[in-house]
Amino acid sequence: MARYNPKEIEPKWRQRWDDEKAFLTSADRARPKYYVLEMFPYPSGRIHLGHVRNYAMGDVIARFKRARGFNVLHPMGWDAFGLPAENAAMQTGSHPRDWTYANIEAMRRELKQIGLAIDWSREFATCDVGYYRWQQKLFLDFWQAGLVERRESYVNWDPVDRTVLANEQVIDGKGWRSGATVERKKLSQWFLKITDKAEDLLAALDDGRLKGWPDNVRLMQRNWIGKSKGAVVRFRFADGTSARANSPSPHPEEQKAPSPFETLRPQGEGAFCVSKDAPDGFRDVEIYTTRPDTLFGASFIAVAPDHPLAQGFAKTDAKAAAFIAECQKTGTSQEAIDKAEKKGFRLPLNAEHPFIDGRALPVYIANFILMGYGTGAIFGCPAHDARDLDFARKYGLAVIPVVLPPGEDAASFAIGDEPYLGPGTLYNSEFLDGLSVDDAIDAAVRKIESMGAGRAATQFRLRDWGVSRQRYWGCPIPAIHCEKCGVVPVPEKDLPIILPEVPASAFRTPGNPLDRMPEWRNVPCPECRGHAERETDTFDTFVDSSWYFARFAAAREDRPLDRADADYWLPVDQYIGGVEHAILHLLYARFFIRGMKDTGHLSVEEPFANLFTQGMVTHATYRDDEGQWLLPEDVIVEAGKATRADTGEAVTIGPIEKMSKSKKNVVSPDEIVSKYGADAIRWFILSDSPPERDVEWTDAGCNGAWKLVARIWETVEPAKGALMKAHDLSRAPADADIELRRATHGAIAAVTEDIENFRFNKAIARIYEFLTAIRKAAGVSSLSLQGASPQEPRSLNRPPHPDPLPPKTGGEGEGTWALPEALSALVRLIAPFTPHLAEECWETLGGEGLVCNAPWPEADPALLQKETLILPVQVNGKRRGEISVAASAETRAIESAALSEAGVKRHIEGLTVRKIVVVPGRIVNIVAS
RNA sequence: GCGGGCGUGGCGGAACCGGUAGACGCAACGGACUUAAAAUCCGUUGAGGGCAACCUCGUGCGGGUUCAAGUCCCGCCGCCCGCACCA
Repeated sequence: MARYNPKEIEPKWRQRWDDEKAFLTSADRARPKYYVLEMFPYPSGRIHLGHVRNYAMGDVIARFKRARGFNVLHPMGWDAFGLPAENAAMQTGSHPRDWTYANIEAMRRELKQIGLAIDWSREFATCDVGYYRWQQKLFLDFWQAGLVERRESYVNWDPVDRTVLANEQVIDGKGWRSGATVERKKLSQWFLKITDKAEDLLAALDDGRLKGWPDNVRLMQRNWIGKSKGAVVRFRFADGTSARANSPSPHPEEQKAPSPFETLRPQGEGAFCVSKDAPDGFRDVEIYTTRPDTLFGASFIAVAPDHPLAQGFAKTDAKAAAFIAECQKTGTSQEAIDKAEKKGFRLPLNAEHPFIDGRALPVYIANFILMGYGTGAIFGCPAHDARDLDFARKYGLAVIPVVLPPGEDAASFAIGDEPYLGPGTLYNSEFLDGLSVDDAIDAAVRKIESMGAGRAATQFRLRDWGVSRQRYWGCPIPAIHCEKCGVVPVPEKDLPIILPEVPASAFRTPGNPLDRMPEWRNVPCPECRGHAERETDTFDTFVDSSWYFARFAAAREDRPLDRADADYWLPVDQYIGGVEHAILHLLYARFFIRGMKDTGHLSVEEPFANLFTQGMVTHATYRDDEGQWLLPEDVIVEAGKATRADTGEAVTIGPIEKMSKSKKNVVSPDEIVSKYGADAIRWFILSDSPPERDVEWTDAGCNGAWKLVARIWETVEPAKGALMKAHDLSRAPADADIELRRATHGAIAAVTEDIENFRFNKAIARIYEFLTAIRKAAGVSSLSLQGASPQEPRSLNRPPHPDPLPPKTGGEGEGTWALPEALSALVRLIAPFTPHLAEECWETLGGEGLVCNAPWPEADPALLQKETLILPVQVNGKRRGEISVAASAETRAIESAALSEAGVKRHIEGLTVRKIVVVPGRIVNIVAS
């Protein structure tokens, strides 16, 4: 028998699939649709094993759903704009476009080797004009719908490269490439108003619209959106407080003395007190709080260094300015924030407590207040907030508990080193006394509102999405800046705004080449025809990936989407990708779909009905004595010791980590394909670990997968033509046939369920078991395999089955001879995992057509039920034997069988049986003492 | 710090809703084939004891609930992930 040779067989079948257009999506709307999609790759140059795992999973689902009769859409494309192309241009002098398209060519070739059931006719790259022109159109629509805003915001600015950096690109305050100290710079930026959709983005996480998403991703999005409910409260500034400006505020009790601001209580609506000390125009400060119930515990007010009030003081007060500058120097890294001490700068200003006449609250600029959240100002309640407590202890401010924990005594309860954050009863709080925290929050808000001092408010952590990038290699933002008319949208008839040609050398100069192209940049204003300039920013590449899945489903040359097609295919039924996209990409796409719905492009509410986040591919790391990383292919590992392949020197084996170029623990899929074939890779990468967990790539493991491929071929090959032969129906089935049929239908049921539930590792384990069952049966089955193992399989020495099922008659080997049926099922069960091997086997067996078009095997329920059960019997919870009973046996019969079992008898001798627990179909437990 | 998750053989991992712990794979060991090796095939493999039938122990640690706990509850320990001064 010829050994299975994937090098010849695999390309042959890929050619057949191409020739027969096997995976072109049909327009057949009669069948239920199924859209399976893996996150599309960035064309970095090579396919890595992480891609292989991702696409292999999607491919299993796609092939499985096809076999089950779904109209499947399984497309592929390229997330092709982005920074690496410009870096490559800088380093190698090749144009970003050339570099990108060359990479796409190379990666497409590699991907095709994996044997994916993809409709390549729908392929596109986001840098194709045919794609990004419609993105420009969508942007204009969003603009018109009020979802676009242009405003100033702070960015990380690299003064050497003259570009904006993402937070991830700032390392220790320096630009990752230039090494220059990053500046905070205020720039006019384009924003998409994702916060307009915050409520709905949040609501959908919990109302069942995303029930097919993993809990952890939903949780991460919920935290990211970060909704909190509370109140905005206005604190008026008190007059005449500057005398004590720089001394810590005394304890409130000590402040009883004739209060200068007692008389300044508002006399009615509209009466304001104007502090002499506050900068012009500041009469009060609005704070945001989630705990209005603790207002009676307030002992200070603090504002962010960026707060207009602080900035106002800084203009005239050098010390204030110095303090603010100091705060801004503190890094934004987590470590810096952890270590940063709470610091405040006392402004010459007091605020009035809205509820307590005469309580003066000192006002500080504090380094721990963020301008970007709430109003950028807080009231401090040290007794019930950790940060406020730190601050109060440092500056000697009052700590007034107002929530009494259950079971504590009001007279003795005191705050120590920890604030009290839990539930309890309000006290020290006048009209709130005796209320629970929740009731007090409501009561306080009502009071504030009735006083006109504030209002209930909801806050989100989510910020609007800044989409401007000062980059060449991205989708141009279709806007024009006119001196007279301001910012004007590009008229739709002028789309697309095509990226202009630039020489590759342009990328050696820092900054955006588009800024240096007056011939492209200067245009007449679409409104006044006067002088105007194009926007030179391009879109964040996350915009490109926010709607590509819709374009796959419904591309048209003359519009972004065909609505009917989009509504048919969307949402994506199964989306698969890395958990690293749990927030940004998945949130942006959810927002984009909402915007597209608002602007009439489609009707769905959510882009991805089911989401699966797969684990990474890891590998051991290797270093030589000098600490240099070594590629796995340059290392020989034997008996746990590693040596260099070339010199034989010892190599240190490091921890198992995610494959990365920097640590060189990468294995090239290309090489493995040529060594073992695509099927073996696909099999191995899905076999060892559950899909959501990391999988360690090992050569031995892949070799094991290769052995399986060969073993399946050796099992199938001798049964050549088995699906075409007529069977002798007159012969009674052997017991082995019955057993094999049970194994077959058990395997069908189990594998089906496991694939359905994304448990590929278990499905594969079941296939191994099934294969073993076939190989054992093959030796004695009525249709015996030539060349199969000559030994008498041991499992067949079992006692005959008490009640064998009668053989069924009818089509395709079913019921007559167990082996052809088993082989037919086996080949179809492996087809999603090892599609090339399955085709070869299918053809050999004489199956009709291509196996990728064959229907999924159906399990016969009658064969899944057993007539005889083997029940373990426990005595006092310990297993002492097992009994064989008919499935229909009554409890009493089971009990007596259990009691007479030899091992059981031995263990209950001399004891009294107190109770017998019979769990039908499971176990018997005899309680004796 | 806050939120979430996870701890099972030498390794990756199975174990449905509380019901025979360790499926399946890898590695290791023994055997067959071979001049030999590779490949392949057969077998063994949680720990300890026993010639054996079998017995004892065993799912991070300590308690608890239950006829029965890897699974449920309480308290620890360890690891991983996400967020991070969000008022």
